[in-house]
Amino acid sequence: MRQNSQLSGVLHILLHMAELDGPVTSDRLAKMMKTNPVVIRRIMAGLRENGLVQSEKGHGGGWRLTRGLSEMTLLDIYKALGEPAVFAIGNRTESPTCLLEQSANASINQALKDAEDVLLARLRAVTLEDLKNDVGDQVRDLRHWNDHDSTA
Amino acid sequence: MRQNSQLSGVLHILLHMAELDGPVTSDRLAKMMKTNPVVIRRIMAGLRENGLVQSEKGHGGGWRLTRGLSEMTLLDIYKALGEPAVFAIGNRTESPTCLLEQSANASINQALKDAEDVLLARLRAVTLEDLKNDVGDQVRDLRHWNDHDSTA
DNA sequence: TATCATGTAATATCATAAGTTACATGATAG
DNA sequence: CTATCATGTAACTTATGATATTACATGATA
Repeated sequence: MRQNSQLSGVLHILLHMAELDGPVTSDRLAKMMKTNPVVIRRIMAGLRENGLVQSEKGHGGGWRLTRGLSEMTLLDIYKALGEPAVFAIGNRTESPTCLLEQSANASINQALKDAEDVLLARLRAVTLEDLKNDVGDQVRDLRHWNDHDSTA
Repeated sequence: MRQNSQLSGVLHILLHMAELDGPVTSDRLAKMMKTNPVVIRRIMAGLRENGLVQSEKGHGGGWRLTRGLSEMTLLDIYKALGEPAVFAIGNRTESPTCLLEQSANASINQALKDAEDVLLARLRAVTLEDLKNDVGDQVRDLRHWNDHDSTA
């Protein structure tokens, strides 16, 4: 099954935007993401409607974050993307008349809902600031590992 | 995103098989499921490899359950299907060199893993027998609802 | 030995995400 | 003013994977 990687892609975009001064053009982001500027605009349009970014036309225009990284959770971004389907698993029939199939679907749906609740709770608990800080941790971990390795 | 509905379909198939005496042909199952017999065989082949069903060729042949409904959990069936991808959400790049993207992916993956653990735990807790019994509950609920409705 | 059923490879169909093209709208520099 | 730059967006193309179909092989039974 094909996977939707918009969330992963958008996080990447936003973290890079936060590192740059001033607005960033769709062309520049597209090069960073190795994709087409129109794809960037489509994604960013959703974020703009949810107030996470703003856009400016003309010379010196582009995209800009409207809040600090610590004020954007992964859940905010997921919602801004239109809450794309979480699961690759679904029901064969939407409203089956067969009672057995209804029962099977109900059970699957309950399990999926419980899992989705956990997922959204996790996304709500992480901000973009956390992700940025994690990079520092990773670098530190790496250095520690290297130190350990070279002294062993 | 397109959804994989094999789990839902297979539960439906197995519950019907348990209701019928003797082996059931792929053709008959295909008609029940409004699909093609080859699709049924493909799915059932996976279940057979995991010992959940057995097949017999020739006259009077077909598919048969190898255990009682109470000895088959939804997790057993999920595994027999080859543990298909649970999530429609994925990473944009498998092994990104960008540290920011690594951090974003790591966080998403952790959230997905937590959710997957919950999902599998739920699937492990439900047997086909439970699903069959749930049908009774639904019928009772419906009757209760109708009683309530008609006496209100 | 004719018929029935599974086994399976090869191919076709269909839905959807992602990518591309083309052109409209609006802002700014000169 | 107008040339340029940037977003806005509709229409179209491409790529991918799930599902469906066809065709034929294998094995069991009446």
